[in-house]
Amino acid sequence: MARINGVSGDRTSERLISSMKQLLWERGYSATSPAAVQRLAKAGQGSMYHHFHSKARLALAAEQRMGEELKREVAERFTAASTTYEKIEAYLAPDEHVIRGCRLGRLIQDEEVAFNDELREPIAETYAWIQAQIVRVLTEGVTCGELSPDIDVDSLAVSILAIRQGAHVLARLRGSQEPFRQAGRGIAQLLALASPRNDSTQAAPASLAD
Amino acid sequence: MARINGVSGDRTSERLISSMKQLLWERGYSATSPAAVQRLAKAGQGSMYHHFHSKARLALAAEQRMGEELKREVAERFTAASTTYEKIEAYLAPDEHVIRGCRLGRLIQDEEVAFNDELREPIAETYAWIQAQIVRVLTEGVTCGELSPDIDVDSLAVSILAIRQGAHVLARLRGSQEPFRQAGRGIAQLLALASPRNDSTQAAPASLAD
DNA sequence: GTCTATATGATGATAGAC
DNA sequence: GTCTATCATCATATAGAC
Repeated sequence: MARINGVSGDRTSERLISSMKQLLWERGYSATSPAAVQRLAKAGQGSMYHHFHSKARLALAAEQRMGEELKREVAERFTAASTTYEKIEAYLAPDEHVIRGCRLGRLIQDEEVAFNDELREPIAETYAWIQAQIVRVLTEGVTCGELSPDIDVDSLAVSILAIRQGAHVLARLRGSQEPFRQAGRGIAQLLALASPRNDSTQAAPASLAD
Repeated sequence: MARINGVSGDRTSERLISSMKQLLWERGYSATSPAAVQRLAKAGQGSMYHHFHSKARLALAAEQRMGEELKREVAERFTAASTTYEKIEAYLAPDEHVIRGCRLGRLIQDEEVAFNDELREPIAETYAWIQAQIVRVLTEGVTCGELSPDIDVDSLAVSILAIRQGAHVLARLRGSQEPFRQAGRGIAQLLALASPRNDSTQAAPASLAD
């Protein structure tokens, strides 16, 4: 398969999508110009506007690809781990890309994306899917007796989703994967206390246990 | 005090800083044009470049203000609450602004900010300060017997910092404060288990307890 | 499918009058 | 301190030849 600038694909439209994906991750939507995408894809102006009606349509195609890729990566992390604890640890583990920030989460900060239903939708759909997967993993953990049945898995799933999202921001700010490792350790030590073995017979403090 | 467009301050330089603050929060750095700041501040082009050498210098002044404000708000949340649990709950509680995203965290996604030491510094300094405050609160919680001495407060602090950061992204994505409330509940229920009263005599699972 | 030419407006300033 | 004029460059296309 042909490879230009690290962007693979023989067809021009594929190279345009790959290039847009890369630039959306690096710069976001507003800051990515059609000219920059064309340069990276080695495609002309006319070529881009032949395959895609507008910058927005090309970005939409790129977002859909990024969503699919992100879901596949998350699914792989969950299936590769065996216990509930390990699955959550795997979900929160950093990779070499986290310093760049989250490829999808960063886009929602962009006003042009946030206020455009078409451009916001693939992001919302992907996060909803990931959140549902975390809920599924935690629910299985309760079923298998790895987590206490008292745990509210829905709110815990949002916490875990938020931690990974927030860790991306901190990692980019510090230029280091360390915030990921710390945030992962921080939640993991609490999760260990949520094992049925650690259950207290006493009620939790009223102000927090709901 | 004079008030123009909700931007207070009699002096032109103050109105410019307030306007830049507002636009940085709404649009980020790259997407905020000097012309937009001038319009909002009711100041002319020459006026802006008289008070500030460049867009970057004005943005730097605005960032420093935002950092001070954010630190003051966090400090108020911590001092207004009494127990450790309540302080953490207060830190994670949403306000009417969270749907817009985090005023400082959003800026680090901007390449012009991330790769400019001057523009990145006030953000890094503010986050470091907030993280240190969370560590202090948690450490006091251990000292007062509200948290188990086994808790690693440093990593837990990063988790809590990341949760608030990530919840901002989810809140903006959904257009709702709900992710904040869910993420807060999710971590609060685990924190309740970290009370010494809930300590198990058994060791936690080796894979997570470190 | 790809190319070049052209269009319209915004960007981020600088210069110098008042 | 504030104003207007000017400038080179970029953004996001459209039109029509090849």
